[in-house]
Amino acid sequence: MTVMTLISLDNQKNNSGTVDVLEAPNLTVHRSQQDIRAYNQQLILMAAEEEFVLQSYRGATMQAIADRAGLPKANIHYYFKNKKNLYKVVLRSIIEEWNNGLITMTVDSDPKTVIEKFVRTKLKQAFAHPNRHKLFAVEVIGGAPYLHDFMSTTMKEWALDKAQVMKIWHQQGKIGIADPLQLLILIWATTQRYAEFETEIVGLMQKDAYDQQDEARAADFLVPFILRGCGL
Amino acid sequence: MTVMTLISLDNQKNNSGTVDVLEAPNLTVHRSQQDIRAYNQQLILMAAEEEFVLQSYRGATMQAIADRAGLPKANIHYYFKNKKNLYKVVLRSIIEEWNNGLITMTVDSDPKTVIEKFVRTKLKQAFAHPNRHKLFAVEVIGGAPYLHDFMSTTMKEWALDKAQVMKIWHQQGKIGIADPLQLLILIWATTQRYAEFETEIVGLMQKDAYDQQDEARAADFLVPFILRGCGL
DNA sequence: CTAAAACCTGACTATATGGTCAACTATTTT
DNA sequence: AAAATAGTTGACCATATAGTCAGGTTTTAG
Repeated sequence: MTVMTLISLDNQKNNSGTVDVLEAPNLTVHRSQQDIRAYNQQLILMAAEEEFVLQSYRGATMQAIADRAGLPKANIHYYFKNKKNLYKVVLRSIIEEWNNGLITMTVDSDPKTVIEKFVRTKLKQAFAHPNRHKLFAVEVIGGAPYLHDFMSTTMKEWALDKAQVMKIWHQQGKIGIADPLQLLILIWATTQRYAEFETEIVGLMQKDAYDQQDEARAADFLVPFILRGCGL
Repeated sequence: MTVMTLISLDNQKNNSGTVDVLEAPNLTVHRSQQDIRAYNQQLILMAAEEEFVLQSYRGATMQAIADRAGLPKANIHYYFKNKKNLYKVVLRSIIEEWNNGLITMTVDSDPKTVIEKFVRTKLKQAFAHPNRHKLFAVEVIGGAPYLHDFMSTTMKEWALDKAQVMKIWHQQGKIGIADPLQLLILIWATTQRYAEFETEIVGLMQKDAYDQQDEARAADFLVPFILRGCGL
């Protein structure tokens, strides 16, 4: 939750217990319906993401999501037909982000440059959206019931394509990795870990949350380590 | 599920629908109560582990666990007072296994030997008990509500102690890693990944399940990669 | 062989939760 | 300004599920 100021609406007839309402960008008394829609949906999605991560699909209740969003439960159903649908929409944002992390990698690319960029991009995403990575992880661990389609098409094609490129790099003697799939797995594992295991890592670092430099620290360790591992 | 033969009990008065009962080690008509206890508890724990991984705590129902174990639901409650308790017992087996993976590492140890052994031990565990690793991961991702104590005491002490040893190695010029905590995180991430993301990895490998050689393949990739990363 | 203890289980209950809806208020359109 | 459309919400319902329990059967101890 990052938003908003507390203001009270000019609404004498408000018969509910609460008069004060959490407000967002648009601060006029009359909010356009477009703004309301966009704002409330955003509010709900953020709350849902948090609850789904914390409690997992079944454990997250519509009531808890509503409470976190500061809206009545029925309102959640108004915007997102049902729980399953809400969950799917949340998952969609994960896939979108995944697509943003795609790097271009061809046989002619410089391995060192590409791998470094890949690691840094993934790290940046991990620190920027830990919850999404957690949710993705829980989903995969549980057998990926909702992501199966994405994983067995888009993602798989991308991974196998990149593995093919790296295999050729290896044949050309540009890289010391014979089994590129294992390298992909390693890079995903090491970068995403900082998001997924935030609780554990932060605890080991003797603090309550990542600070501004932790992403850089991770990068400073990971990038040279992985390049060395690749013989670069 | 790995167990058992199908036999029928000498029990004329059996008034339930099923007469055949899944049987284990003890194959006499009269089973000692000790055997019954041990066997049923084992049966339930295996079923619970599976369900908790697949459905997460809230999603796993006592009925589903009972069905998977082939026992009536009330029987689950007979052996494990309630769901929370059953879950805790399952988690305990995870901690036990974690303790088994502890390697000894002192300032006088040979870094190369120790690190290789550590990686291989963790990999072996990951492939031997993927479900336990998945459960552990889901727990940590969700904020480790039940493992918090373990993580902030036993585990933390162990990790910080080992990090201290590696720091001294670094000062002695024996290892090219200045921030050992990051190395620990990396080793955990890369080894456990094969268990946690089984679904994804198996899919990328174009098969339905790991085969006998996959653990070796992972080790053949990871061990030299990590040693190279450490400058060893 | 009998009494006690352990094990088994169908039937039941209380509660939590996803989802609905009708009546309302606020905004937009004409 | 009034009709139409969109947003809001308390109250309600059906169902799923954790947990209970009484009365049974089987095993063990004496």
